Amino acid sequence: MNFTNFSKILKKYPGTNLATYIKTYYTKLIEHFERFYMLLNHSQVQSPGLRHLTTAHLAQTMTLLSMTMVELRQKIEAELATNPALEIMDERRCPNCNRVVAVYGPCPICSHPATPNQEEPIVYLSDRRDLYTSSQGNSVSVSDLPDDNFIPLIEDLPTYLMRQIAPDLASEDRLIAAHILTSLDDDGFLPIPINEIAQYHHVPLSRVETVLSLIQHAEPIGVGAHSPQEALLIQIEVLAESRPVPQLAEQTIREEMDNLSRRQYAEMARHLGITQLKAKEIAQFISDNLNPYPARSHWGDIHYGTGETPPMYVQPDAIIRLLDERDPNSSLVIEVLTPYHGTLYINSLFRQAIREVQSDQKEQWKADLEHASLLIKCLQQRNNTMRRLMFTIAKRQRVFILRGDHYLIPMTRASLADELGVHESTISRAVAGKTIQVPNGRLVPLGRFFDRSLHIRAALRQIINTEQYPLSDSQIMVKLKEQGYDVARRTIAKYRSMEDILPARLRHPHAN
DNA sequence: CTATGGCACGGATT
DNA sequence: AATCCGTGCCATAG
Repeated sequence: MNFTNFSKILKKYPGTNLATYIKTYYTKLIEHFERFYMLLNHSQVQSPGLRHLTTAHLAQTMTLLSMTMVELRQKIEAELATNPALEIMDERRCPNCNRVVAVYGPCPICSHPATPNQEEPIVYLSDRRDLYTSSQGNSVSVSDLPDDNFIPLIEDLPTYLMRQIAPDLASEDRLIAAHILTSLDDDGFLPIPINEIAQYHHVPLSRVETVLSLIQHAEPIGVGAHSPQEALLIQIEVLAESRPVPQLAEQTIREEMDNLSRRQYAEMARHLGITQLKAKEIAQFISDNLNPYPARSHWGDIHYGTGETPPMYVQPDAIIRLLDERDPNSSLVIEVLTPYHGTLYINSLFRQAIREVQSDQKEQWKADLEHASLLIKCLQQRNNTMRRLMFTIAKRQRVFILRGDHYLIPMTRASLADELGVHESTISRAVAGKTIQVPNGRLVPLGRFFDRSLHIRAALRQIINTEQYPLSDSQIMVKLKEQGYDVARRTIAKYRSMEDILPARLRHPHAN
């Protein structure tokens, strides 16, 4: 189907039945352009004709693609403020059938996305409305929502936590929660005893405990603990609900915290009555899956400014979860986040009014209208590219997403571009400066998926963490060869320094 | 003599 | 065209 051909035919055969037929068909197409466009986008086929529709279109899509969530939101806010043709509506549409649906996830009308299949991740756009949903799954009525259409993308820790726990919080407990949240230190720990808070508010200790427990189980899990140890215990309790954890892990944290943080594995092993190797494995598990300073890096320790500015938490661009958290074989669910609620539209009143407007202003109105529809199209294009990108990445790197660094399959932006049928620079832009959240709660920069050596470095870390005595680089080289990683000795030295691992000679002051 | 880090080169990637 | 990355060579430290 080609637009330019239609107009050629029209010119050549004016007045023929064929031409009138085409003309009506053509205008109909234009009327339904947005829907048509979506369908084209949705099918895996590329549509070069549309992509090159206008250079402005292409350029703007590229710009939107390389924007971070924060920039994108600023852009849309600015457009909404200045362009009367543009309107944001608090409703969501199924990306497949384009009908307004109540919830994201499978569409109740066309049941898109189709029945989950382990190999095919489910991808959908999300405006993160479920942040306002309580953990019991009770939706909060719309009146409880901030009337702003924009989601806070950067906020400080107390606000971030308050927003999460608000639905589960009895209103008379709000003050207590606020007291706790504002008392948190920079690492997210609660430096004051809870009976102090109970006394201050004249309430029984148990009520403060309930509120605190709510906070501790919110993201990042473990904030509001009194110590790194307590934070780890909370995390492991939560983790154990969804997947198996090593038997002694909890006991290790409870009893051997000192040795754990000082990496005194020999000591640790003796106390627990296990081999040193086993002790190292447990320590490895803990460092891979838990975080003693939950406020620092769970959400990415992106500090804005230096010095005294409090740490801020930035939302990832996409969140990946398992469809069924208990079943590691279930399919991945990817929410590609948008920085605003609802859908952008051309204001229908504006569209009607434009016919009646005075001629001298008409040009301006028309320009606004075109500008707005261009923005909407470009935004759809951007979201679509992001969706397809995340789909492909998640499909290829499923094991990495679930199990961590060891399992990264090296890939290049170029190969991905080839598979998606887009230009390499498109991928580069889409990847730059974006992060996603993987099921264990870590933030992963999208660029890491294109790290050529991450998996080898993970293997290197493991070798060194479980070594019986300090191994030299050459010895490590042999071990890596056994695992199928063929790298030069010099390269191992480089990886070591990348991972901040000291040279063998300086590693253990007194090896056993 | 061995282990490791600095420099630089060339090929791949963006 | 610019940048990144793995690797070889060589100097140096132990």
